[in-house]
Amino acid sequence: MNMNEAIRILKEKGYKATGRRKDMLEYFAHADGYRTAKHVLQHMETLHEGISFDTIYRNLNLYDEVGILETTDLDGEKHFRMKCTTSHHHHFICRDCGKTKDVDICPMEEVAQSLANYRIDDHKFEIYGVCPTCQIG
Amino acid sequence: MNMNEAIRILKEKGYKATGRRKDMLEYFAHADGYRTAKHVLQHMETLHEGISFDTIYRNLNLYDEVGILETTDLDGEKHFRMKCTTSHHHHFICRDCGKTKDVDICPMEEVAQSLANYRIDDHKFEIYGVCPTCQIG
DNA sequence: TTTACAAATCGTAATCATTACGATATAATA
DNA sequence: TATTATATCGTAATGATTACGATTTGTAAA
Repeated sequence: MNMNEAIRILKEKGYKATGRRKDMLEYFAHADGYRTAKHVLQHMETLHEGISFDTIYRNLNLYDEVGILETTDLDGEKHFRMKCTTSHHHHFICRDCGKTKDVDICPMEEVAQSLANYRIDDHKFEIYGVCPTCQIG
Repeated sequence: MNMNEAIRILKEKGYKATGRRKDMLEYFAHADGYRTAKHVLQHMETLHEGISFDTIYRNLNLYDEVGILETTDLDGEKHFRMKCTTSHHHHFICRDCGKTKDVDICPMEEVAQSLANYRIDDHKFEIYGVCPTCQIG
């Protein structure tokens, strides 16, 4: 998802596109991977001195609710990234830089068949490791 | 894994098999699914009045380190279960009761091929929903 | 069985991520 | 530009987890 798409969603749902919100979106638009609240805060502090924790967390949760961001629990911390709007897929996640690589393989159809009578609401398939770039450094 | 196996591992690594530790292991041996530190504490308080948070968390982390328990981040909280020692598989996890059902399908071989040059350390494949038993209640 | 000591536990405080809230400021629009 | 609902600030509260000095307890050797 890009900036314009995200701002459109916000306005569509009656939320204001404030300067801080746009800056947060811009951060994620360029991140290309998962980021924590702390990452976002550190970046936002360089743009808006004295910005509140509340603003960061409130907006992260808002973005998650309206489908602008997607989230995953990693090392006891929530991580956020721009929502993928292309076809269903999963991610390799680099433990060093948080960047992701798409993984198109997903066995959920087969799995669902083996879980008759179970109500399936969601699933997570994540691969963890170190990306080629971080292996060099 | 069963009690005896777990106790064997503890002693093998030079840790003491105390009464509290055995009771924690017994709890997990009968749990058949994921449990949080709070669950464990609530159970242990019925057996040992005034048991410390420290004891619960220290031992949970110890069990994780030595491979007696496996752990997953869920809803911002660590969840623990007895380590599966049978062949490689994944889990359906019931959001209500925490119990799991084995899922034997895993596409990691294929996935690894599509990630040449990426160092793969680990992966997680979890299916979330409600088990047949909890759907009735 | 007793002794000795490393390891385990207790009691409690500290830390870290996250959420909450009243007061104030601001974006949207009329 | 005036209005008003929404967003933000400043800060306190919460909840999970970790930390640590003092005390107790398994374990194994004497």
